Amino acid sequence: MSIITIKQIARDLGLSIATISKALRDGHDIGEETKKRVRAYALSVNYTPNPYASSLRKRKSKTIAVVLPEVTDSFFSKAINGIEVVAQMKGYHVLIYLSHESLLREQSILKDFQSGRVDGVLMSITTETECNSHIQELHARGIPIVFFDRVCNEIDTAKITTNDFESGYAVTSHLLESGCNKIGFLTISNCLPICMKRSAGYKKALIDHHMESKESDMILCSNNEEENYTLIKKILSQKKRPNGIIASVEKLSTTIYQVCKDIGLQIPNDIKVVCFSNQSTAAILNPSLTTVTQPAFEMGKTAAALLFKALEKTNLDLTKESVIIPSTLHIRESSVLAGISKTKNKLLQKEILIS
Amino acid sequence: MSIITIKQIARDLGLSIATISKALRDGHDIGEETKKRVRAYALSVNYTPNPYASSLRKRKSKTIAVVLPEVTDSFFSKAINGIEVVAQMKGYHVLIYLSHESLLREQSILKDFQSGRVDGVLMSITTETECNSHIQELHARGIPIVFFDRVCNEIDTAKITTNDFESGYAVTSHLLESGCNKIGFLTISNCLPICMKRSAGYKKALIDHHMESKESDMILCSNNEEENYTLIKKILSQKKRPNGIIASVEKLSTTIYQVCKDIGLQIPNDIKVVCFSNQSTAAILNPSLTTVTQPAFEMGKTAAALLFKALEKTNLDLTKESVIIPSTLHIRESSVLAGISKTKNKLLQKEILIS
DNA sequence: AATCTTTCCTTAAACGGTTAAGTAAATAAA
DNA sequence: TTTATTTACTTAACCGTTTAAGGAAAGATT
Repeated sequence: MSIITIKQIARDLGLSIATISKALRDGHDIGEETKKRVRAYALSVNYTPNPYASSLRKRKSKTIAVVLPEVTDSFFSKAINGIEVVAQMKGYHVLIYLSHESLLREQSILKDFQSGRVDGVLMSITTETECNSHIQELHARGIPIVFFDRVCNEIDTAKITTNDFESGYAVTSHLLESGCNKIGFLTISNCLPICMKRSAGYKKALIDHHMESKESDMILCSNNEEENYTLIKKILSQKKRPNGIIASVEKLSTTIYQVCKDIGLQIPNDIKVVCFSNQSTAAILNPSLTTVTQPAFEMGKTAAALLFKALEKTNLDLTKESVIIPSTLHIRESSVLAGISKTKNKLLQKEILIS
Repeated sequence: MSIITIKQIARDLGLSIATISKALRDGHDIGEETKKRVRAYALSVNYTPNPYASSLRKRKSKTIAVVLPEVTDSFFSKAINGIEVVAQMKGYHVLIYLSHESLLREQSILKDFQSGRVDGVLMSITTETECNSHIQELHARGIPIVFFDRVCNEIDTAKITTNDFESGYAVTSHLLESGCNKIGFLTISNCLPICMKRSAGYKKALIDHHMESKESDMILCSNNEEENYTLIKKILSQKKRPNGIIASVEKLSTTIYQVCKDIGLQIPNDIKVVCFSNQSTAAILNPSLTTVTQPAFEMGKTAAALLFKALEKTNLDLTKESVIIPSTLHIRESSVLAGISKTKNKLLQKEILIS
């Protein structure tokens, strides 16, 4: 069976191509009888319109792009889920692109979008994205862009984030109140707004608690797991090592636990650990890990919903549509005052919506 | 600046549309001088060909679809990574669709592909996919399909799997050798080949070790976390509860640990636990979790590479191209003989390639 | 009876590329 | 010199839709 087109249906039913097209799209100037006949026939021959012909003509692709640094951690997995749910509901298609934390790839990915391949873009930038002319250029072409999580401040459009500053503040305060007096802050970038906000919250909390905020306590990690292991091991092996540590990205938690195991540091007695993470296993780690959980699914959903809103009404000003969805602090054993971790275990499963 | 097309370039350079098209694609019957001029100009005006016009004419979309049940666990995240890496290298685009374990959605997703939206499909079927006419129909249209992980046996095409039978066998043997004599096997489907193979390996191992394989030890879990919690709790609270448990899907590990914690079962002393999982946190769980790790990234990569091979040479017979990539058994504390777990900890980090 | 509407359908021109077929000029072969 | 070949381009059809514009027939209005 060859591919069935509108032209074929027209021939078969003795009607014109235009009539078929309009009948299928419920055009106003087609008789009810004809509509029924056409639709019934189209169904019977299993007609599926060619999306590319339609996209070409309408200059709309019904497709969005999602550009992510990676999809290894659970944040982006969940975000994709949220995006996909909304897209499927709206009848949109989702192209996925990974920049693998490389600015070069991000640039070439966005360059391709100039072609009109997608109607809109959802993105989270790489750690390398300091120069943003490629994004600016796409934006200038009028393609709606919604950032989520890792936003680019220089582009004037909607940004879906969580309350990173407050989260950094909350988690630091929590560690201070749990008795830490030297807290290391692990980050992966000095430029990403998300990292800057979290560390700003951290610094503010230190100041508010009359503590000194030392630059040497800010530790810049890389994308290389072994390097990170070595670095963290070095930090935690110092005489004046931190007794509290904040990992601002998920993947570092495994490394920290591994280092502590290997050099014999007891969590939380010797060192307290908290992590920005969406891992479902946090609760069953040894010891269970205190986390700041981002609303990943919600953020993806919100970002997608907003993008579609922008695609549907062209006059929407995305600039004014940014959303901040609060994170949750899950206090568990890894950050708890010495002594009570085992006994008061149950009580410690505190869940606090950060505000 | 309006959108720049081949037509515009032709006008600007005083050449015909055909010349521009052929010059840009390095056609053989265009003069070197002209090619240079055209390419230089195209670059200078930042020309990007309209992919939909090209797709329409060439009847090729340079796009593949990835259809997954979900993207919550690390298996599919890593698989996507593998797929995307190959696709990006080959200049293909990746549409992602989630069936959310619903046959209905899977059907409607595949139905859309009849339109020629994608050149090929990579898929992992839902737990509900027993009827497969929708896949058959797509396959009959000549769209290459490569299954990975959750394959559909009835469709005669390439399947990228891991050695599920051997993995089930290996992990069961391991538990038996660690002293278990009643092993529960948690599964999510009685139909999915992947589940059947793993459980077949489990049963074979029991028989080879002269043990009885009881149907009551096969536990069918659902997609609902709370239901699973209740079910597993019930099983583990019985008087004649298992002293070994195999979770054939990743997400169940958290539930099992939670149940054990809640009803006071000590892993591995009271019960030994192993899980088919790619979680990076397995090593730092409490206790560290013995896992069968699937080569997720590799599987994604291989599946994608194979699909592109099929797309490039039309005469390739996908039927003969299935690949089995072995899993790895990581033996950790959760499945270890009583007593030695803490002391011989280091030695226990055994990693065995299953063959 | 003549004109105006309305209804329902058709014609044909897009959309932006690709490509088979044709052609004019320059070069080579007879 | 005539004919064949090569080179470098153009013309025009085509991919499958959408849609503005037009038109014939029937019914309504004057």
